[in-house]
Amino acid sequence: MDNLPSESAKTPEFLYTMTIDDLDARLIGLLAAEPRLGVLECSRRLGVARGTVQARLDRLLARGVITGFGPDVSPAALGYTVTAFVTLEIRQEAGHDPVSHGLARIPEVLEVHTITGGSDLLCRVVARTNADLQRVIDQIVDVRGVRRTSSVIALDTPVPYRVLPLVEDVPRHGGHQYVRSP
Amino acid sequence: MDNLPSESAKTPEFLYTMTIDDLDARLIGLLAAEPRLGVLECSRRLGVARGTVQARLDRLLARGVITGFGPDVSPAALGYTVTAFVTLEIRQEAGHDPVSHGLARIPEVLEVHTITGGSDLLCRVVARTNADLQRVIDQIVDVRGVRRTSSVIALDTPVPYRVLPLVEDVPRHGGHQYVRSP
DNA sequence: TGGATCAGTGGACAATCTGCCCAGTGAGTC
DNA sequence: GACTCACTGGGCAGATTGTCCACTGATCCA
Repeated sequence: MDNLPSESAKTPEFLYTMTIDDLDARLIGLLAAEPRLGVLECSRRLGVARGTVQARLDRLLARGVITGFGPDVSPAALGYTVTAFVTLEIRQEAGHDPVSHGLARIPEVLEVHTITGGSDLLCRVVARTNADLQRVIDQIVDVRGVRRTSSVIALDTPVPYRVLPLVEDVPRHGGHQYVRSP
Repeated sequence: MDNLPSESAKTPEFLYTMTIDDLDARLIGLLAAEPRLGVLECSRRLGVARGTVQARLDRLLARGVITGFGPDVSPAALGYTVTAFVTLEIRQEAGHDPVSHGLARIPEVLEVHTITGGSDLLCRVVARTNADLQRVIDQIVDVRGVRRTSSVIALDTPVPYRVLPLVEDVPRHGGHQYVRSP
């Protein structure tokens, strides 16, 4: 039994887990705009039945499109006003894992990616001041397996992290699907 | 019962807007773990009165520590499985602003920072495939004022974006405050 | 020292929302 | 044509919310 009926009719198989329609997008947009809204209120605003909204939400959560409603905490409001991106070179013998592990133990390290290119890891860190950033970087360098680091400081953030434009784009263009005409 | 006796006593003026105490941290942690929890349930779990939780939440929101409860959308679940970091060099004459503006119009650009170092801007972008990434980068290059770009692809994300460790760290160490003994 | 201020408690209220159930309709599938 | 599925509109009991209140302790200040 396939639980995605008429939708799967129009939607190519390989996309069906990763596509949302206009109503989904509007729902996400609405929740993004007024996060503490209840299901009932959403249904009113969207002009659909409550059950529909409830079902849509459940599905979005089940599919992993919406991963949660965690409180968005601003590091800046906690005094961590300095953001920096630190790229690391590591000793390859050790592998990425132990290093990532070590980095994860530093609270100021908010995010770690392994990357292509000249470096091995890219992480986003915050600190209270530039001087404090030095302390954090020192901690990073102290992680076993880290050979050297290179940092750039984020001076400003003209576009803060956002996903909405993407969400609104998907149902319209099917997320630009897979290349049709190269 | 003195739950939070000396808070304002010990906390230096300049920090009080950016400091949270243990209860705040536990509240944020709780909400992060089970986002859809109500105020009442939180108060039960934390062992405090409902009014207290309500007041704390209001204050955290008012101070901007918690900026919202937006639904966390996973670009990957929408089919955008490729993440890349693109650094841009821009034509200085134009200034950052118009470029940021242009970038903001591209849905796949999730985040833009102005940075120190050899480049001018750093942005996080997503795409559906590596080929699709090329399309996005082309759009970026097309933005007026962009001179050249350089991209690295995120292969893996051993530490996804998180703030909790930071939140839990603040009340314990006062966020390492301002440098005491240099 | 006394008064003011503030955070927290415990209780109460009406209004609202939630989770869950149901039967019916229309659209698309096999 | 039979079937499946999303959606609708409704109903229900139970829980939660927003908002009051009076009272307690602790801190701050003149």
